[in-house]
Amino acid sequence: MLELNAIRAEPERLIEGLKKRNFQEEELSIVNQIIALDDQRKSTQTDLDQTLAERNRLSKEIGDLFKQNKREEAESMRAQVGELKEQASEMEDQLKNIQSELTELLYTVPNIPHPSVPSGNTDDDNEVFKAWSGELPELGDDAKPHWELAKDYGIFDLELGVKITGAGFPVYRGKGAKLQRALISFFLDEATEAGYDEVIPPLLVNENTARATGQLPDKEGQMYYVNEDNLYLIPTAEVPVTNIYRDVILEEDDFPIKLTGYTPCFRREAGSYGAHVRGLNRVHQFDKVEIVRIEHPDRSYDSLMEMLGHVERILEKLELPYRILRLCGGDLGFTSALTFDFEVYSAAQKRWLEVSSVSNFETYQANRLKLRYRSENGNRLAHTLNGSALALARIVAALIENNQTPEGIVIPEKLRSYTGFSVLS
RNA sequence: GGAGGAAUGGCAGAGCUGGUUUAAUGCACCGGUCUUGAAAACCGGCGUACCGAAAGGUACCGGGGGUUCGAAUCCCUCUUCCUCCGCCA
Repeated sequence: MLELNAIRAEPERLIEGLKKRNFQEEELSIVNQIIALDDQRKSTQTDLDQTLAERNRLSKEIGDLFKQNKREEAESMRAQVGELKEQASEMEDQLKNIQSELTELLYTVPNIPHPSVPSGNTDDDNEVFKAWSGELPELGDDAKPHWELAKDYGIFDLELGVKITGAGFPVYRGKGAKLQRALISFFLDEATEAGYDEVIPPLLVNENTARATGQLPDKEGQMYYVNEDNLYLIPTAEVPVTNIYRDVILEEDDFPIKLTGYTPCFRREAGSYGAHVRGLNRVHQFDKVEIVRIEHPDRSYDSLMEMLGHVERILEKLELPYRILRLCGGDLGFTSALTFDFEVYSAAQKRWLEVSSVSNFETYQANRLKLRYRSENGNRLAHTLNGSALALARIVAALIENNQTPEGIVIPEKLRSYTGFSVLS
């Protein structure tokens, strides 16, 4: 969530940001509501502190009187303190109410978009930041979409997944499973070479963790929930990995912190069915290698560009046509200030598939995480960033469609040492 | 799953028969003196959040609640860790 002090310092900046996210005029009053409520918080806090200070002072006196055996004087002061106590507990309740109301309001405020974020409502309004400069592969009319190829070559089986679990849980088999494992290793090695430390995090997280990175309360319905233990299945490694740094105060020379992690990701994707989600285009469980960075605020946007370069290199090694989009205000994630999406061209489906999303959250997550660093001007919030590098399922979809030949699916050069075969047949 | 013990500031570790503790002491860390330099020694500093221009105040001793004029200290509850037993890769 946004910092109160930042909202107070530049309310116009927040209002401009909300407009870019297509907030209606009447919804903008939330900014003034927050500031007014915070004023209330401050004055209540001050009153309470003064009352408690008085109570502490009197209590100390009573203690002294008891020691001097002046019982009667002590007794009369007791009554006084009793009154203060009542006042204090009233103020405490009031403060609690104000605070929870304030937090609730703050939870409804999204991050302020970066100045470069274009305005717009839908993904049609996203800006093409980097277009594909080469030619798009033409496969001809007998080209098969990946779900048909999967059947021909036994790469994955969605019907089998239905039997075991339900729709959207693919079972990868044989060389398909091997390809999956090869891609994971390849992505992890790329990240490690680029200086990211590998972690294997838990796949289930508690409420505090999900709240700190912003999945709760915003995306509650997106996560699978284990009721008996009050745990959530992770929708991305971002959640457990970023939370490694919850409640941490860093030194300035700890930056940059670079982490990578492979995890399966679980997403309910409730209500999304139809032709455009066929095959691996949208599934409930998929594998992903994530990169996470924690940065000094002055350097976070340089970091973001570096992460873009990292993803580009991987896609180039995989020989996949890709383009980069800068998300518009309407498409931008709730917690993000600036997001670039990577799309690869899936030549049989003749459409672009999103395979990576690279974002700078600035201090939005750090505020909930209480992730700070010591600076000369006191402790300040760090910036958090993350990106997929990469999400597997759709990469596999594009890879097998684009590389289909009558002899089988040709594995890109750079991947062959990982798969152990050059043609999937 | 059963029984017992524990949880204190970056770490170690007192306090736990309630009132000079707004948490001793040591180590680590930062600044200074000394030194050609370093070490040692000595001096000083050294948690987080909120309110306040500042002085200062308030809260926090695993989380929540309670008793009391007053709680790190007493009571209840939850969580986590350790030891033993059981079960099981």
